Amino acid sequence: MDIQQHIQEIRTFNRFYTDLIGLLDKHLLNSEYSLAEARILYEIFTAKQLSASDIIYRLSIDKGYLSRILKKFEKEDLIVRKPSEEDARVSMLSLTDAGLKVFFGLNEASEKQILALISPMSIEQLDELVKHMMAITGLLEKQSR
Amino acid sequence: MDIQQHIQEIRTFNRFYTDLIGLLDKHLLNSEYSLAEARILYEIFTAKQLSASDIIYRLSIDKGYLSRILKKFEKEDLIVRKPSEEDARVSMLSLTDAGLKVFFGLNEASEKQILALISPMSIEQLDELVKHMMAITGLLEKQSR
DNA sequence: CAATTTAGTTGACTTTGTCAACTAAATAAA
DNA sequence: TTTATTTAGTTGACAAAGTCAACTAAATTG
Repeated sequence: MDIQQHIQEIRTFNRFYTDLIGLLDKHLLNSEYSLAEARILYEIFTAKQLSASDIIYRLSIDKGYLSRILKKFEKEDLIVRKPSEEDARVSMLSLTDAGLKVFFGLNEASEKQILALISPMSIEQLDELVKHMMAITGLLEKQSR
Repeated sequence: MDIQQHIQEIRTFNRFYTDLIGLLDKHLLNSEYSLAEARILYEIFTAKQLSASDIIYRLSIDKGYLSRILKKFEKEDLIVRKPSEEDARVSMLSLTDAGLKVFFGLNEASEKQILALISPMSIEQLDELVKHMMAITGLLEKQSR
């Protein structure tokens, strides 16, 4: 089976991921956070130390928009900013306990959605799905550098 | 390997699909269509016969918003509406040749993004990925009924 | 045929996201 | 060292995306 044949089949993947987006959209509708906000919390959670510029680079988000979201997060005590030691213009971001709680809540909810999606699958199918998801995840990490 | 263990690992999936959304977002930025519009075109393309209500049901989209998008599509000659024979209140939607062209253009562009994402994988990995994507796609079809 | 439901449209609105002008600190060049 | 340039982040004004509720017109129920 060669690459060209795969290209044809990969069309179904297209359908799959737009459906996923629908799911995620729907679940975030019931929360008080937008997709952008959830992704920003994710970035702050996973990085030990990161600045607003890092988020702009990773998520391709407008800096004005990000600035306002971070301001809101700060007001809600979800994050704290600590001036960078190397560069006084830069603030390093981290989640507070409240921020962690919100992040885990969002994550748990979207995991529930995903579980509902995959729970009818067999153990064998799940095994392989997880394996390949992890492969692609690693791949994305590589590409973002 | 039992379900509980999988749940833990499925967290990586979370990351994977938010990254995909980021990719898709970015690629649609360069097109003149929004994600919602691309999804609507997809629905009209795949169904032989469908009404606005069908789209509302499938995509959980606001009917006022849909109404305006369909009006725009009609003005751009991407779709045609034909009154349903059973129910004169209902319009059946289909893509024009121009609509097909736009749809294929959007689809091709997003396929390119996906290919860039998966092309570093081996043939064996691709084989299994495609297999499981198709499994999940079938699953989504089932759930939407 | 009157009352109620359903499909779709429209106006007014909120939320989400962008752009460009700005401030303040850092770095580079003289 | 002091002037010029770059970089991080904020803000105001705006555009795009999406929602809500009131409405029209046709269909269905009783």
